[in-house]
Amino acid sequence: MRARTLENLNVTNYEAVEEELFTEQQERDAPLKRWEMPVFKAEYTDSLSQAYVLSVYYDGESRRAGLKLYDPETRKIHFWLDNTRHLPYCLSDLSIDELTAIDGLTGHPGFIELQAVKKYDALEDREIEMTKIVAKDPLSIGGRRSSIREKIPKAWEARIRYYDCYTFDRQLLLGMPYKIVKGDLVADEDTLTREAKDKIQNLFAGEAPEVRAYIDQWSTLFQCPIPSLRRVAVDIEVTSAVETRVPDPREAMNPIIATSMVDSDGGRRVLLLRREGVEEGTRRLPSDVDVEYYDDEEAILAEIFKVLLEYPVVLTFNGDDFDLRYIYHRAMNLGIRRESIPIVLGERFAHLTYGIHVDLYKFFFNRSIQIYAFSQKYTELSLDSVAKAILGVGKVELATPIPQLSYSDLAAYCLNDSEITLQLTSFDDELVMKLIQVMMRITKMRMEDLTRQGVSSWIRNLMYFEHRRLSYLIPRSDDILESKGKATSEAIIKGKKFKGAIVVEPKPGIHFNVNVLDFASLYPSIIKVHNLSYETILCTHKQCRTNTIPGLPHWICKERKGLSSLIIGSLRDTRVKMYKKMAKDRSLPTNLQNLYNVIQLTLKVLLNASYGVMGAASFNLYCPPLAEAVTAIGRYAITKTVEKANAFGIEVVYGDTDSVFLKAPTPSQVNELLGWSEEELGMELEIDKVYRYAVFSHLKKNYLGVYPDGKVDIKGLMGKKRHIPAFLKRSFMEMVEALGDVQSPSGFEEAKQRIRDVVRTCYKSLKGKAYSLDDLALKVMIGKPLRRYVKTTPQHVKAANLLVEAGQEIKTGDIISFVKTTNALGVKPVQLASIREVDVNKYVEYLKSTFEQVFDALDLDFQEIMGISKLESFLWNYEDT
DNA sequence: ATCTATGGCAAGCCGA
DNA sequence: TCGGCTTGCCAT
Repeated sequence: MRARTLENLNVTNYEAVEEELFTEQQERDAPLKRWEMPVFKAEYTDSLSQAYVLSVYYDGESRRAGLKLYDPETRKIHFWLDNTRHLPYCLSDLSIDELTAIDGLTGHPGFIELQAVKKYDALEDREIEMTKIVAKDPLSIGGRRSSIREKIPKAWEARIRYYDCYTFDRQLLLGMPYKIVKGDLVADEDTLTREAKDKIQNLFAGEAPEVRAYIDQWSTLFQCPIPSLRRVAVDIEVTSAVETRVPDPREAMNPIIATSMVDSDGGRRVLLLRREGVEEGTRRLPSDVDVEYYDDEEAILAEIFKVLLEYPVVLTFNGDDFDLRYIYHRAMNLGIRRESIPIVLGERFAHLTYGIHVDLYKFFFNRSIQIYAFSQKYTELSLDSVAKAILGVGKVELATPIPQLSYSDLAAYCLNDSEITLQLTSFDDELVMKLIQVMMRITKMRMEDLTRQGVSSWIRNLMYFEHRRLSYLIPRSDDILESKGKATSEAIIKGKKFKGAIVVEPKPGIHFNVNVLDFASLYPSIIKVHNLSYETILCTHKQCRTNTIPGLPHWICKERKGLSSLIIGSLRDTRVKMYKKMAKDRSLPTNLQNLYNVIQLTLKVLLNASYGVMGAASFNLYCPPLAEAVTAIGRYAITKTVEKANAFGIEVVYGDTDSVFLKAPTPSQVNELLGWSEEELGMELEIDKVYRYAVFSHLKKNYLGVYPDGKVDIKGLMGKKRHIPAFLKRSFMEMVEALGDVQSPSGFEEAKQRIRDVVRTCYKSLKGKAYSLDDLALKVMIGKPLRRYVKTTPQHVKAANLLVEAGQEIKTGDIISFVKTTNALGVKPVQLASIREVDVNKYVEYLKSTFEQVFDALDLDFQEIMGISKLESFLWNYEDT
């Protein structure tokens, strides 16, 4: 390590100082090899036949917006700088004269000019005069204490990042193809023929012209081919001083001992650092893998940099926080010049000078992606568990710590990580890469941001883009709040802001032939049908006040179409009437079906979040009355549907938010109900599923439904919760299996006998301490930093504290495996416990409560089963001795 | 700079 | 001992 660093020298001329340091070091450690590390220079072309925009950024040097375009022919990134003289700006409601009078505004070093502009104020429903304050660079607008936006009383559109502002003004379609003609950026022609467009429009013949215009836009975006992007997955391994601690990427004290790179063309490389005393090992890697040995860590870094400067897309799993950050700081520590490092580090991100870095950890962490795109297939967020859940392959299991691995074991381990990282983007015909690109096209976000930010950013960006297109003033959050006020309904759950959905009281028991009807994407439908948007709810017109919402004092505008209603409504229609149907159309080639499935999935993700963000204070267009209007209309819809079903003589056994469970209705009864909904509510009610039979207890959100083919749907029951012990899950699944075999009411006796046996066997195993610690472990996630558990100390936190005492590092998101014990604390982490300490009675309680959720309906009694079991267990123990 | 919503259940904690 | 509160996980 160098004794002097850039930080403690406290100078600004880094380059000169680095050179000096380098020379010093050279003298000390001479001779020192310098590896070829070219400084990245973007190359610009003024002619390009077709390339897809992947990213937009602000180029500080030229003070212009820049684009990164992917050329599918050369499979390279091309750079383009804005040539339209677009500049950063914000808006003010003051006149030019008034602004000129403000101290330090026109005299601001970054100030350029004032322009009068007309905007449409959606909150007030009128055209207004605003003044555009134009500046030389984004930081002059905002981001500094002395910035222009701080000098005026009220600024609009001043917190939009410059490259987004550029995107909106240019109406740049991120993810779509463009050409460069004589230096100008030109949209590639629309690939859809007039015929195709007409065909699509025919599907939406009944819709309003505004809606059809949007559908035209969406289908143009979706029907355009999606390129397969050349990409590489990168992973590094580092030695660590303390085994249980992850090395700090900001310190980067330890050498990078292995790097793997796996690319989309099948190339696989592992670079290993030669170290003393490391054995070759016996593991054989596939023959096509390039295993390269290096004596010098700097040479490995040089190779990594080459790769980072070669691939248009670089994939990592947690590269923002670890791999790329570590590489950067390690390079700095080794005295490599900053300009030679092709990584641009932010506080939380690591971007690349050449391509796009996609951190898949961030993307898979996104709740909407987890739930709606992958239906909660993975719930833990390690590379291992995500890969296991989605790809069916996990990480290589390690018996020894990384620093002590042989070369071949280390290589295999490191290679595997990059392989599965790449596979996360390749499986199912590149589903994830396509999803990302389709989502970019809808939201107009650059790839780096889209993969890192959540749904509220996605929807915000999409909405902002439309505001600019239509010359709407983008409202300030506090203006919406002031104009529309807070929510008026009272939530059922304490601490919530407004009232949500209705859950219909279940009728306990077993019901045969249950038809489940639901509204196809209820909330987006409501937003569409009822013209809901921040500007249409509680609008300024007197004449609209009679157009009220059931159960609320709010009214909705009759004069103007709401922007979010149009956008969300048209996206909903495009999904439901086009892509969902085409994804299932067997007459289409499978690759097309696949693509359409990606599109409908992407839309599903966005639509399902569209209502939620309206009620989220963090959303820039947050509007509580709007959110509560959506749920109020939802409550009205389900309540009316239940009433109507009853009126038709159908028994409703359950319902939740957007669904009703009907007991053995006749087909004509169902059809009557569906027709009534279309007619009276204006919303499509459809048959979602049919159960051979369903089992309900008295609990809401807890039931079990058996399909005609014997498959079982389990909802909310303890037996399926992630954190319960494995032995319980197994026994529960055995019960489920028995229930799946029941064909008719008379078949229950046999199933019940099987279930009795399952429970008894389980009980006996518990009492006999036949289960392993792993089988008994509860696995509960640490939801926040340990120090923040101040109000109570839950059991998993107690167990975690014991692990911390034992020297282990515990962070948010970690899953603690612990068993219930008879000691004073009541718990112990599995790693520290022994089977003798296990509190059997606690587990019997668990067994009881898990099964009793279903026993009520089956007319089974836990105590009774245990009664027999106790006798049997006595006999069993007796025989044993 | 970042963060979609509410309803519902089980279990355990902790103060009255 | 009781009951409100906290926490995690799930349904929609």
